[in-house]
Amino acid sequence: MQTRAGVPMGNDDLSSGLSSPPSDLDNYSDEEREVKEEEGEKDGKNNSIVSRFFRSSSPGKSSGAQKAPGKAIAPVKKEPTLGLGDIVPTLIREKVKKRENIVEKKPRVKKVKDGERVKVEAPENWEEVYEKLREMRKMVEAPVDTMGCERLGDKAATPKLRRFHTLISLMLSSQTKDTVNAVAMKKLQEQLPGGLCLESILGVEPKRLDELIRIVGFHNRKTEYIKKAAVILRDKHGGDIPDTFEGLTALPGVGPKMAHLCLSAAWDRTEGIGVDVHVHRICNLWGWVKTTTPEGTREALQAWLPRDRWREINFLLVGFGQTICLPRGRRCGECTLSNGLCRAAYMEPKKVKVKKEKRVISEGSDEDFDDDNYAAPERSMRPKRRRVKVEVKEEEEVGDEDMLVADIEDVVPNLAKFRYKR
DNA sequence: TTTGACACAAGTTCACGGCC
DNA sequence: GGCCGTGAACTTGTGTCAAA
Repeated sequence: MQTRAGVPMGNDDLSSGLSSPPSDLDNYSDEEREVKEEEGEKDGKNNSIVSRFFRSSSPGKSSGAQKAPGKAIAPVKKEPTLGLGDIVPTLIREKVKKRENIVEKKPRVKKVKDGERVKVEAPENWEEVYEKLREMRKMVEAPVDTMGCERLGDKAATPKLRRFHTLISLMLSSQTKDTVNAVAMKKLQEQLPGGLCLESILGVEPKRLDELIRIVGFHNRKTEYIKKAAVILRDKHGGDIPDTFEGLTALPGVGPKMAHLCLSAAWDRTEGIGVDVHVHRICNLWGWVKTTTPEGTREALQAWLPRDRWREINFLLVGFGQTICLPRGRRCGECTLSNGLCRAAYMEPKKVKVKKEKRVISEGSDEDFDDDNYAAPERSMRPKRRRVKVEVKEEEEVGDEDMLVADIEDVVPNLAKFRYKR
């Protein structure tokens, strides 16, 4: 286990750029609030979990957060800034615990699309798991601790510039390891004329920008997205990055996950959980949620996880997923949850026999596939590719049905689907 | 033991098909 | 025709495993 040699992981150690805890329930959506208020009415008393939760907040205003017109602004209890290293210092933890004593036990209620309601209960042992997860993360240094997107900005830069760095770093980060992302960010900061800033991005030739970020995944598309986003930032946001979820997701190349993380890191606001594959995978592995998509995981998790954990959960689980609960080759021996808190520990080592059979289901001519000599960038202009159906069969026996699904999907995502290949 | 093939990680966009 | 859900495409380094 990789530990930080005798250096206690202080708050700032893990958390620069993610320095503030989530505020209370200031950002509940109208829908959630409506449901929660209805719950109170249904109880025949204004004593629902949520009313009590809301009442627990002291009046205030969220930190500069722009609310969408018409959105109710709930009272906010401004908590002192804390770092993600220790993530919840003792004092805050005590506050959180006090609040949890009020909130826990009763299931929250969440509306689903068809108007029905489903009860979403927090997993019984989630707090125990959570605390152990925190402890493990203090002991293990993960790439996200030192090279996470929010840490790659120039610390000497102005807040506005740092926000821009955060956004660019996030845009580069998808499908790219933190370590690689860090190298690309360094190149941008060192080799762009004037350093990494909006002006330099606007001024640089796409080809040159692409060269600088070539190391990251999907650099061609990211070059395009960054250039387009820079124009939008200049024209519509006064050169700063948007401070709303909608504004961020309106930028090309920025989706829900990045938007939530960016809001947290750049604007110190938490409106949702940033769910990447680590969060999605581990939450399903633990049985915290039972979902098929990261977006589904986000909704399910937000339905029961106290809001003050929304920000750190991403950080905790990403690092945990990078170092211990690896997608392949979980290190259960190093995990303190393996003593009964995690079902993965009781799974047999993966012996998933995957049988593949390829057959052509439609095709163009082989000559069409000479990509080396093919330069047309537009997908629509490309010749029809050979599509080969790859059927994947699972031949392993595992007792628990749920475990089977989780286990296999670890190895073969999209198991039920077929994959196309050239 | 080495080598090569294959699978995976990582998030977003967009084309396409089904349904209303 | 519009909406919605599904899944391919995009890139490149790394890990795993079977075959030589």
